[in-house]
Amino acid sequence: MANTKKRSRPAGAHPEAAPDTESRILAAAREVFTRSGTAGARMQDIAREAGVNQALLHYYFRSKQQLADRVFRDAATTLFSTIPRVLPQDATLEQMVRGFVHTYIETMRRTPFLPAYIAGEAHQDPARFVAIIATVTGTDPQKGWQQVLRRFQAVIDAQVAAGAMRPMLAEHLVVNIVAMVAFPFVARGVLIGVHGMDEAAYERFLDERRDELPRFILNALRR
Amino acid sequence: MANTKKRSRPAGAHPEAAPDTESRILAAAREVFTRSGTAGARMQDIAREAGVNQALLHYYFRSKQQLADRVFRDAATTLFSTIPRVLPQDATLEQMVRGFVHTYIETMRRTPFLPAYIAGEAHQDPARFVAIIATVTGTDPQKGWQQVLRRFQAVIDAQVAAGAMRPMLAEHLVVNIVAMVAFPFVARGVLIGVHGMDEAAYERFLDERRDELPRFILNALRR
DNA sequence: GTCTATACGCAGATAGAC
DNA sequence: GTCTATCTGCGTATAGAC
Repeated sequence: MANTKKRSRPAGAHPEAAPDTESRILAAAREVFTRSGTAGARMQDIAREAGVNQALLHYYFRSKQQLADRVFRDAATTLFSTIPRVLPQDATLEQMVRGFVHTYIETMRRTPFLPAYIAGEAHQDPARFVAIIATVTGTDPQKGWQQVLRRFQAVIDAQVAAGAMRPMLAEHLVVNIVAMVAFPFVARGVLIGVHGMDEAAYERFLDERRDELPRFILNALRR
Repeated sequence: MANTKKRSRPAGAHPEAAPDTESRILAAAREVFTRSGTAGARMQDIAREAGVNQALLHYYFRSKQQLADRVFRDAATTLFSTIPRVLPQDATLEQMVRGFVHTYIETMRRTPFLPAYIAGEAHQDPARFVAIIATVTGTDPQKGWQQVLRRFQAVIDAQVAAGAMRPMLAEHLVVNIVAMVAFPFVARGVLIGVHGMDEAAYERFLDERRDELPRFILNALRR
């Protein structure tokens, strides 16, 4: 714990060069942990995926726990930092909804296991989740979340004042939007299984939702 | 595998009597598996929770895998059999939506870990999920799902013909509804952590949603 | 920095007494 | 049916050569 020794790096001379060992291990760990979860992941699988020996994992990250925490922290940062990014300062409610849905679906379909991984880890150890996201400086998820809520609430209130929509708490609107966008990813396994989908059908399903969801949401908000 | 020997039971004489050992083990297993997931669960924890020795778990269920499969199968059956139950044969779209939302939230808040557990297991091993739900006879989830879709589509089409709503695929409507209802449970850990909620606040949040969601959904469906 | 070999502990599973 | 004691294997972690 107290030991966080820094190793000398091979001088980041070539920013475009092939990823170094530590990066390859991290990428492999991301892959395996997001697929199997922390408890189900095996260090040997990560080593094989990275093309190195298992001992190297401990050389770079000391323990499975520390490696897992690192991956989890990175993943949480990625997932939550996406939200504020799609909300430009002077957007209308319609623009916010369309931007949110589109960006999120397109971002997540590139790493479709991420939402389920985060949800699973947060479920199995809520305290660890809270503790780890607390260490994320700069883009603190909790602060970012509050910021998103205030932004939405301001736009909602303006719309209500203009008689264009009914009053609504931003908490529920945002959770509704996130739920409809994220659910097909978080419950991907269930959906594919119950629906009898293959990969291609799942992708088409996502395409449909990317177009359908903004309609559905904006319609729900009309006065 | 081939060995599924039946043991003689202490004669189910007293249906109201204290649960027998097998039931207590099963209840404990449900508790531990839904909290920690199959990979994270420990047989010792289940034994302690059930107040018996670890060897008894193997006596009754032979292996962790078989016990886990049993718990998973029961949980999936519970979760999915709830859907058709809340959809009476001659209900209107409004009744279906209201009934669905209300029943689901009230059912799930009694076993709030169930949705996240199912989603997590299905995510980590989709093939196992498909295989296990395939063994569920009678209330086969896949058949039940198709049935729900047809029911919704029929009512939607009627509403569209009457000029009361715009055309929409039942797949997306049902996924939207399930998403908004289930998401606070599946992503419970994330939500509580990011939102900074305690248990009581989470319960109030659910209460609000139980009232808010039908409004939101029915509004979204208007022409 | 990277490898092979190995130590070590934990958790699942079995044997066998009662 | 239920227990205690024990075996076994797997997965993490370390030692130490190169």
